[in-house]
Amino acid sequence: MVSRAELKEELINAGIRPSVQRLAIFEYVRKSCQHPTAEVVYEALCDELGSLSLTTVYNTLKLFVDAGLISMLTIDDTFRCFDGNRCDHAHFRCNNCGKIMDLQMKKEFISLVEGLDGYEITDAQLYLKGLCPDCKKK
Amino acid sequence: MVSRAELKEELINAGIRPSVQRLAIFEYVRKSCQHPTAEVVYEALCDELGSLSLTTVYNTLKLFVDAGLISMLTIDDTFRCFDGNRCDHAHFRCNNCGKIMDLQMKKEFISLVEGLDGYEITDAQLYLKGLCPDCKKK
DNA sequence: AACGAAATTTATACACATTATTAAATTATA
DNA sequence: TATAATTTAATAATGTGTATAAATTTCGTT
Repeated sequence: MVSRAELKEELINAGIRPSVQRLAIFEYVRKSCQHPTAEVVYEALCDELGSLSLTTVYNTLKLFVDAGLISMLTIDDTFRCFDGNRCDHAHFRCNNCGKIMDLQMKKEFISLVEGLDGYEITDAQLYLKGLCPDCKKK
Repeated sequence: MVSRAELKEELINAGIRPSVQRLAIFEYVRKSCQHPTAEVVYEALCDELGSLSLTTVYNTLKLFVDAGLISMLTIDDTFRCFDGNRCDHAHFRCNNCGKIMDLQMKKEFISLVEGLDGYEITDAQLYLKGLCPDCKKK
């Protein structure tokens, strides 16, 4: 598990001042395995921080995404959620229960895309949808 | 190029009654290479159809997506767009100019995802982002 | 420690894509 | 032609995310 000090270091290295709010939000997203939305982050940290604005959460998450520290998922078309898992992986969303899950993925997949000469790729997301094992059984 | 009669046939085969509006919307999305939004479809067909409601466009596109006739893209987090191209391909969105482009892709990519036993996959989208060749030059 | 500039956070209001609702129009069927 | 079912349309509502501007905090400098 990553320590708060290491997370702080990581923000500084990215040129981001580690305010109390930013560090708390960064820690929450990095340690969550649930792909939280801004709203979820807000609800989770409101008490801990005493006061917190939803605007701050939105702004901070955007800041982290732009800095490449976390990634934004648009696999569900009705909201954005965020992912602090730095390993390459694909995402699956169940059309029945709505759960979003991580899937391991071999690195070479991007070499299967053709015609990328001249492009600069900064983000790649593979989204799969269908039925998860639990929902398929029923 | 696909004929209107063939498109009509395709709707009927999918159990969808081919109303004037539906056929026009289906034809437009299938023949477009531009990944139109609901708004764009609406603007394009308003004149041709005399009258058309934006609600109808939204409902109809959803109907087509649910029937598997077209696909919905969420590569841009601020709007949905639609894709009538039935071949497997990836999408790229330029962070600078916003353009969304098709990229050819080899079929085997889904075999690079691990741990899919028990899942039923109905949709797969690969989204790449970065700079397109034109914007990279500048 | 105190000051002041710059960065950050907050509250409020706003924008806008999509959906809900419900009534009107069209189409199928008897 | 009458009736029922489906489809379309107009309007209002929802809700996620953003813009704005004021308040607070941070941090280097004296």
